[in-house]
This record gives sequence, C-alpha cells and structure tokens, in this order.
Amino acid sequence: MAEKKYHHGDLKNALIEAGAEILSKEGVNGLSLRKVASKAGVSHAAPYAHFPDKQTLIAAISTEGYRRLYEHIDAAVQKHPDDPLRELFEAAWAYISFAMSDPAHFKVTFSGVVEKEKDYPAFVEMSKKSFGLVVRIVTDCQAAGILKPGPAEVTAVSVWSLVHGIASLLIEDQISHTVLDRMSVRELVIFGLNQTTLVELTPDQFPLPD
Amino acid sequence: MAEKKYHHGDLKNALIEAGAEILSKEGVNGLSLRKVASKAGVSHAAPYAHFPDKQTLIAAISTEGYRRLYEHIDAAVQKHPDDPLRELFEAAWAYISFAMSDPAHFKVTFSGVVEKEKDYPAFVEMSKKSFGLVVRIVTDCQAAGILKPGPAEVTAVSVWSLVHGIASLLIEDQISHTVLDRMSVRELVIFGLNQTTLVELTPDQFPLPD
DNA sequence: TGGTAATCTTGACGCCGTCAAGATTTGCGT
DNA sequence: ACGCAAATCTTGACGGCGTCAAGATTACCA
Repeated sequence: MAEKKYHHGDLKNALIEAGAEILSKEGVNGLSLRKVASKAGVSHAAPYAHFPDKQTLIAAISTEGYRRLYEHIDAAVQKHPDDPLRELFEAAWAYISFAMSDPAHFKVTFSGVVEKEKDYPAFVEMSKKSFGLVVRIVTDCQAAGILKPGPAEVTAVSVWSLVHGIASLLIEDQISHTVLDRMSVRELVIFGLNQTTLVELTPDQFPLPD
Repeated sequence: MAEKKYHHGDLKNALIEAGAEILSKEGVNGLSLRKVASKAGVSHAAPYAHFPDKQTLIAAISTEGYRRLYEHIDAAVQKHPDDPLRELFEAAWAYISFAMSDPAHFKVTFSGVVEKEKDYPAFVEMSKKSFGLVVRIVTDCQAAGILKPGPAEVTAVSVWSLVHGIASLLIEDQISHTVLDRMSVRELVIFGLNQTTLVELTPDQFPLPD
C-alpha cells in the first residue's frame, strides 16, 4: 500500500496523526502546518482541503488526544470491576501517567486551543464522555461509602480538579522537589486522594501491574 | 515625562508591560515581538538589547504574572490574620479569581513557556515563594485542627493541586454546566475545599467583601 | 461517458523571529 | 573635561510561517 497517488485517500487522519507526532517530539512551538503537510507527504497548502485553518487542525489533534486519554483511563478502570476505590485510584493514575507520557499533547488538549471563538463539537463530546465516566465512578464510590454523599457531579468536579491539578503542576515542573524527593508520583496521588476519601489509603492497596 | 529620546530609559519593563497587555487582550497567539516593540514605541529589533529571544520575553511576562498572582493572594490572606481557615479559603479564592480575571496571562504563566530548555531563576523564585505561602497556611490549619496532620509540604501540594485544577478547568470551560448552573464558582471552591478539611464549610462562613 | 465537485499543487502576499551592520547615547576611566 | 568602549536602538535583510487565489489532477455520479 501507500502508493504515491495524486489523491492521498485519508489525508485528514494522516494530518492529525502527523501533527500529533510533531507535537510530541517538538512541542507546540514546533508545530507548523507546513511541517505537518510535509510529514504527510503533501504540499504546504493541501491541508486547507480538510481544515479551514491551523486552529481547527490543532482542535482535531486536541480531540484525538482527548480520545486517547479517555481510552487509556477506560482500559485501566475496566481492569477492576466491582472495586470502586480501585477504579477511582486507577483512573486518577491513568490520567496523570498519560499526561506525563506525552506532556505536549496533554497541554494542547487542555490549554484552550478552543480559543473561545468557535466550539468544536467532537471535542465537547469527548469532554462530556470523560466527565460521565468520572461521575459514574464517583457515584459507585459514594454507594460504597468511600466518598462523602452529595451531588455526584459536584464531587466529580472536585476529584477531577485535584487529579488535573496534580497532572498539570507535575508536567510544568511546579511541584516542589522536596516533596518529589520524599515520595513517588504514585504515592503523591494516593496522598492527594486520601484527602478526599472517607477511608484510609495506603500504597500497598494499589500494587503496580506486571 | 515620556519625552521621545533615542534611549527609552526603562525599555525592559516597558516591554514586559506592553507584552502583558497584548497577551490579555489578544491571547497568546496574538503576542508577537514586533507588536510588543511597536506598543513600547521602539523598532522591531530593539527588544534584542534586553532579551535574547522571544521565549525569554515570554518567560519575563510569565514571571510578572506570577508576581501579580502572589501579591493578589498575599493581600487577600493578610485580611484575615489569626484565622487559618479563612486564610486557606481566601487564598484559594484569590488564586481562582485571578485566573478568571486574566485567563491568557494565567495560562502563559502555567503553560510551560519554560520549555525545559533553560530555567529562568526569577520564575523559579516566585514559584518557591508562592509555595512557601501555601505551606505556611497549611501548617497553621493543621495546628488549628482544620486539616489532617502530616507533612505540611505534601498536604500543601494536594491543596494547591485542587485549587490549580479548578482554576485551569474553569478557564478552559471544561467544568460541566450542570454544575455551574447549580452553584456559583465561590460555592464550588467551598465544596472542593470541604473534601480536604476536617471541619464542615458553608458559604455563609465566607461572605464577600464590600 | 461527460461534467462537476473534491482534492492537491504552485505561486504569491504579508507577518513573524532573528541576525548583521550601523547610528546614537551613556557613562566610566583617566 | 574628555574620549572611548559599552549599551542601546534603527535599519535592512533572510527564511519560515499562515493563508489565499488560480490552476492541475482525480473521483464520482447522473
């Protein structure tokens, strides 16, 4: 396959893929339309057949990042059915480890590429889908007496904010090294969640896979 | 003052100021060296006498944003001496309201302009100074039985992460409107902090000034 | 099968970050 | 007080960028 034809065949997805790769390796400042086009093997203006401008391409890359994040979390959660506490922790850990594994992509996804101008429906849909997953886990934890009772959506926002905050501050290198020297990131997440749960969490409750 | 001389006199700070203004009004994508120079009344290459490149100018603007944030928080905290719980809440509220008042500046400050390449000592200093303030408040809250005992620095990271997460998700419009329709942002912050404190928080404990 | 729409290329425009060379001013050592 | 080196700012140029217009090539449907 991949014969060189005049028409690419699936250029739109190829551009998103190429863009995600450049973003990972060179950061958001190294991401240009012309480089993306070049990497996909087309001329510098070809992307305009599929995206009205650069912002929209970046929005598509953001949406793809959101999709990967969701699936990463969902896979981690599904490994522990009927264990709400474990679901909560592994979802948090999946979120944070994903952010650390591809900081530039995570940043673009959550750094307001959607510059207020337009809304990007696919992006909003991923946002709602992810939030729904958190709400479901929080609800299960409340039913199990692990989290305080109350409106699940509000508690979900609190928990998500904590996790998102840890992820953001970590990849911005804003978390004090006096803390990171004392404990692993995994232990830090446990400590953070400990503040919100009604039960006491210890690292041995959450062994690493393998 | 402000006579038109060949030498500006304080161009470095004027560039930071002009840059912060453009950033506020046009967002990070509208921030160019040439516009900053033009706004400061100098030619397009004049900034290179004070900053080696654009990244360094942005780092200086970030540092200025961090400084404003610190002073905003510090002023709010100093209104409630000998009231650790109030200090904790007002610091959190100051952080989040600052982020909402100038989202673009806040984003740049905490969106990894410091692209790993170099470190900017003044920025790191503001970071440490701010963290020290949080640690002090957390320590006081622990002494008053408001927060769980334990290493204050780790608890400070947790609290800061929660607050930073709320601020980030708010300005990215990532927080579900089903939640924001139900309560004000101030109540959301109270609800979030409620998860971490040992005492019960209610909105009437934290009346708005004026 | 023919023509229209989709896709891609080529070329151009102005803005951008950056550098080199030169003009102007400051300020320090003597 | 003077002169000169350093600091500061201007001008001009370069390639890369996002974007648009015109044209070439291909796909598809009536």
